[in-house]
Amino acid sequence: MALAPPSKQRAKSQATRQKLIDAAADEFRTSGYFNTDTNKIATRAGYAPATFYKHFKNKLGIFLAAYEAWVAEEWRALEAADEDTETLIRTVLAHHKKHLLFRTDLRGLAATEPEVKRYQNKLRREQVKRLAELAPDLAPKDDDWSNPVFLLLTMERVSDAIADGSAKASHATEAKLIANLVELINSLRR
Amino acid sequence: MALAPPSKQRAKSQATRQKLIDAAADEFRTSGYFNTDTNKIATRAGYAPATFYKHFKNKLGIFLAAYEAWVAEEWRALEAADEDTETLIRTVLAHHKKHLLFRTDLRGLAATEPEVKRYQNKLRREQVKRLAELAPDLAPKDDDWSNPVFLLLTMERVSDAIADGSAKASHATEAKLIANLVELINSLRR
Amino acid sequence: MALAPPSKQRAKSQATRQKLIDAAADEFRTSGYFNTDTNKIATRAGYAPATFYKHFKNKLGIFLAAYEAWVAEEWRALEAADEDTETLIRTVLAHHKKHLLFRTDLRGLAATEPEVKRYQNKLRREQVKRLAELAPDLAPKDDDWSNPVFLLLTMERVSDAIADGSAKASHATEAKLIANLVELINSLRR
Amino acid sequence: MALAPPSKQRAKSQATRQKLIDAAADEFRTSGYFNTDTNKIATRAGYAPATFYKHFKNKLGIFLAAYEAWVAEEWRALEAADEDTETLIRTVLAHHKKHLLFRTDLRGLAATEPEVKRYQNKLRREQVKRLAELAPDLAPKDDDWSNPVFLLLTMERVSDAIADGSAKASHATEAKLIANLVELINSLRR
DNA sequence: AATGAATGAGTCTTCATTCAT
DNA sequence: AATGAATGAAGACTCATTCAT
Repeated sequence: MALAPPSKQRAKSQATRQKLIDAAADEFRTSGYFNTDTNKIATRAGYAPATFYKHFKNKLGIFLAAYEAWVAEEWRALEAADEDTETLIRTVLAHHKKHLLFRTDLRGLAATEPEVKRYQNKLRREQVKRLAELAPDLAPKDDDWSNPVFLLLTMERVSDAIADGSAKASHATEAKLIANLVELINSLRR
Repeated sequence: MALAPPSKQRAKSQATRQKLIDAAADEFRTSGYFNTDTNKIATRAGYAPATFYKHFKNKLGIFLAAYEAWVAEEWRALEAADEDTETLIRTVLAHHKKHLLFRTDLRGLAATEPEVKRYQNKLRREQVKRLAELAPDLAPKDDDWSNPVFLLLTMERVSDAIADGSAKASHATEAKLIANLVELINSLRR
Repeated sequence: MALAPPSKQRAKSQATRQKLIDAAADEFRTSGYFNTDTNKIATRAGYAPATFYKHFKNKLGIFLAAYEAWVAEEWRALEAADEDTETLIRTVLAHHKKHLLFRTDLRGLAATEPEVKRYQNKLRREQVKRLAELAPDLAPKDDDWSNPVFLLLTMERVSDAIADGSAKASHATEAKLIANLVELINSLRR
Repeated sequence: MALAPPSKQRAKSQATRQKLIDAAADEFRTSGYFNTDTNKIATRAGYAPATFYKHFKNKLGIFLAAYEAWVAEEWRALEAADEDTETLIRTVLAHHKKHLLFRTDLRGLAATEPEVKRYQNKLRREQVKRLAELAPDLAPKDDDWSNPVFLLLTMERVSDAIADGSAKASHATEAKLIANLVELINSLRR
């Protein structure tokens, strides 16, 4: 009969898990999911390859965990910045800039891996709700969340385009794009 | 110095190249770039693995060619559908729906492969111009293309979200999202 | 931080490495570097292809390791045979005879791979020093090692020519060539 | 019944053959046999890959042809330089310097390809004879060519070592090595 | 005589993952 | 809990060579 592990071991295990996630997040963010290998993640975190598999089912597993942490971080940042519309937009933008490659992989994996997709949908729902809380006049009517969703998608896409330089390459300016976003928000608030 | 090859041979070579591109596009669209291997592309097109490399420098090379064909196809569709705003939006949507996975790979590769990025920027510039031609009141002032770019990005992102089901999963409706797009277009036309 | 591995595991790893080197040396010696592939080396040593790359960076890496072993073997043989000049020559000759193909590859690789060249130069310096120790009257004056180098080169070349049969094909006899070498040594000892 | 080809065609064919050899020799000399591919040779000479195989059985075939040309060139150079011993040595040295990589490949191929070996032996015999003609007091007695062979081997090896930089790397000087060669020649002339 | 198209058979190398300790 | 050793299963890319024209 296996006893519950003493809390000390459990704590240690949690710490290891966290170190692995941190290492993975960093690798994913800078090299991308497909250019990262699990052996490298483990080594970078200070462990042997096999240790990785004691804590995560597979590479996708740690990606999901990193994703979760990523969302939590974004929320924390947003809550700290709910003053006015533009600050909020800039906060999102900064976050996207930092995690551009990660977000790209996320979309890529969502297209292939149902598990990622499910998780992504779940998180997006929560995100939309939060957005609606931050700007209550965006709240849905009759459970039709189209407006906040539309806004969220646009913010995401514009942020990405600014972050990856393609906006500039198309002769669009950051200032004007943000102005457009603000205008959009205002128009959606009836 | 080799003479210009007889046109018959040249035609054959072109046909082979096209068959390879078609096979690759199909594979990319249904299995994704990273799950497709060059040997399979060649085989599927009816050739030996080595033949692939007579026509393309590497896997990325054929991706670029497929991308080019993809854009051409979209333009053809758009030109045939320039009647009214909504038809246009629906055309883009249909196109994105069909090539969802391809577009995802495109973004992923753009983040890692400078060559893809360059090509993407170039094509986007042309796309923005075309858009401005279709809706002349979107034309830029002072070479600031922010408005058409903003529109294009939003259309892209919303189309993708509808196509991949995440819009629906977030309780947004296709009809309302399209309505939002139409509204956005109208608001951008000053 | 990973602890130092238990010595048992370390020993096992060393054994694997050694088995790979032995297999490679044998393949190189009998089939030549360019006709040997890493998968075959691994299989021959009783391992899977991937195991090879846990122990060596690439094919060149194991060649260098085999080279090192080869030199060590020659030195051991020479030390056991430092009685008189002719025995020494015959020892070198026997060694070259056995490793003819290996030596040829070595020269070929030295011409193309800077890493091999560097290593070769380093080992040759040590070899020359050893030779000067064995025959102290060959010691250099004013750091000019031309005499022992000249001797070493000649010994090498003549040994190779005897070993590969080209001496005989040119109607030279082994006995006379060795006599010439002995004479050369005597003349270099002033 | 195939007629003998008109001499015009034959001349053209010869010219093509020569262009191929020149291109191959250049590639072999600068990139080495194993880094040269027949398609590149043909292209460099201004022909299509298949043309290569109209003129040579295979890659080895053109190597042999290039080897033949190489020997002829060396002989021409030596005949022009038969004045004194040192000039002769320096001529050999210069030739080896230029064709270092080629010579290395030659030895490598001789170890694997019997055809190369046979050819090499045949040419060396002639070379030894010529050497004996240039320095009649080196002439063999009783068909024992050991002396000129010994000299030739030593000259070759020392030349190579000077040419590839390994002599210098071993702290031997070119001047002293050449002096040693001259001395050796004098000692062999009884 | 020359060639463009095509290829069979490799060959190196990678990486997520497992297992005995 | 952690790990060192090992691997199965690919997958991108190369090259000497042939054949129909």
